[in-house]
Amino acid sequence: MRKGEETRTRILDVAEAAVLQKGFGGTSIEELIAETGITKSGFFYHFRDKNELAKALLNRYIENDERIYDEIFSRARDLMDDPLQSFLLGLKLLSELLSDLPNGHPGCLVATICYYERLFDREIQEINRQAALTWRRRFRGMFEEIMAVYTPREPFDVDQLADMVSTVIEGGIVLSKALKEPQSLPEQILVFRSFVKMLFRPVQHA
Amino acid sequence: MRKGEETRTRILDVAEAAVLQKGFGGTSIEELIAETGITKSGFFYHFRDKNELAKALLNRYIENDERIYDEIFSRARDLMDDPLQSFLLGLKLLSELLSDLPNGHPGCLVATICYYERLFDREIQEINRQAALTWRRRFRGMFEEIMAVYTPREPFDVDQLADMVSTVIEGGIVLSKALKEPQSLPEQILVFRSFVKMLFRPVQHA
DNA sequence: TAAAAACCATACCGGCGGTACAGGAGCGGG
DNA sequence: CCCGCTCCTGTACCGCCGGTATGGTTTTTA
Repeated sequence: MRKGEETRTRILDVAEAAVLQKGFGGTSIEELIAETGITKSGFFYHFRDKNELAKALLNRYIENDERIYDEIFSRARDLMDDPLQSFLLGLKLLSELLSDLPNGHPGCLVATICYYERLFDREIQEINRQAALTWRRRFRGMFEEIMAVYTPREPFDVDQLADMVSTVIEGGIVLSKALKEPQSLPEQILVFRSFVKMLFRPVQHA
Repeated sequence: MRKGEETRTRILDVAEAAVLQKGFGGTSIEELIAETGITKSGFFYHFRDKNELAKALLNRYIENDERIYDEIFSRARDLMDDPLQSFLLGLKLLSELLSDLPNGHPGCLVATICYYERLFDREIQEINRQAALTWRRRFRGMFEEIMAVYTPREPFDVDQLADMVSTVIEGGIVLSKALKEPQSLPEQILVFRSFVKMLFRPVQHA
């Protein structure tokens, strides 16, 4: 019962890389089993069909994504007491982490699914939606903490501000992929960071 | 030779909608010819293969995209003399235009291609890259005009600032698709607009 | 009016997603 | 020791799809 999990993980590893490079439609099951060194029957033992592969892939991706955010922003929280400084540091750490990926960010599965909606069932689309909502909640929490201490220069809707983080990341991924400039994504995050800094930096004189 | 163009356009129309909903891999040629009311031979008369369909689709999409940007920002330029006010108005107009799409933005073909790179030849990827570079040039031009008049509160790299426009649009599209909230995209553009306003609003006293 | 453009009809190929079914290796528990 | 469960392998098959080939027909235009 351990061996099975291992094979399953191997399939998911291979599939994730392939899907991010070629999309779901462009990734053949035969190609996955060839690279995994498994047979077709073996594959279908683990996943009933491509839809279930996508579901497992997406769930795993989101889980890992959350873990990374947890780590980065809790580390930033430990280093900085002030919620604004902590958030700004978190963005910096995120930018650095993305900057260190040699080939750039491999792509976001949530975005991939967005451009394939009709191919998958509602369950997958709902998982995708929940992932985006979780991002929103996460960053809204941070902005609320900040706003308990700082007053923004202009009034902002907190949800929209929170969504801006996801927007910049998703957009940055697309842009660096299109431009073939891996540095664009971390740069865009830093630009956003400057905006946030500007928004809460006290004009207050003394 | 006019009839040919018409049929070609009809194929592209059908294909564009299908590709944005299901991706390239998920869109079958047989499905396109069924909806267009053409035969397979007829299709392959117009496009040698799927790669050429993609190329035509992408070129047409980019062309149309540029046209819309031209219209919006030249209109804004006519209404406002000041480059900052003109740019801010342009973003507002863009947001309103996107807000009026009943089903939300159908998706960006450039982004779709990004998540399929390995499926297409280098030519298509280069077209995609040039499109993103054109966006950069367009918005950099606007920011340069603004900076000739206004001094930003913080120093910014003009290219990165220009890229931020594309980032917000691409990211906003992904987010509204994931959330199934069409309003997110126009909202995010307005959030970015506020940031730009904040960046150049004169702290200058008289 | 004749060529060129814009198709239609048919047949075929190989790859791929998916199904069905038969069986086997390893392993843990009664 | 063998039963049953997990975790596969092997083989055969189906239908859809991308793509090729070939030959013919209509429509348009020079």
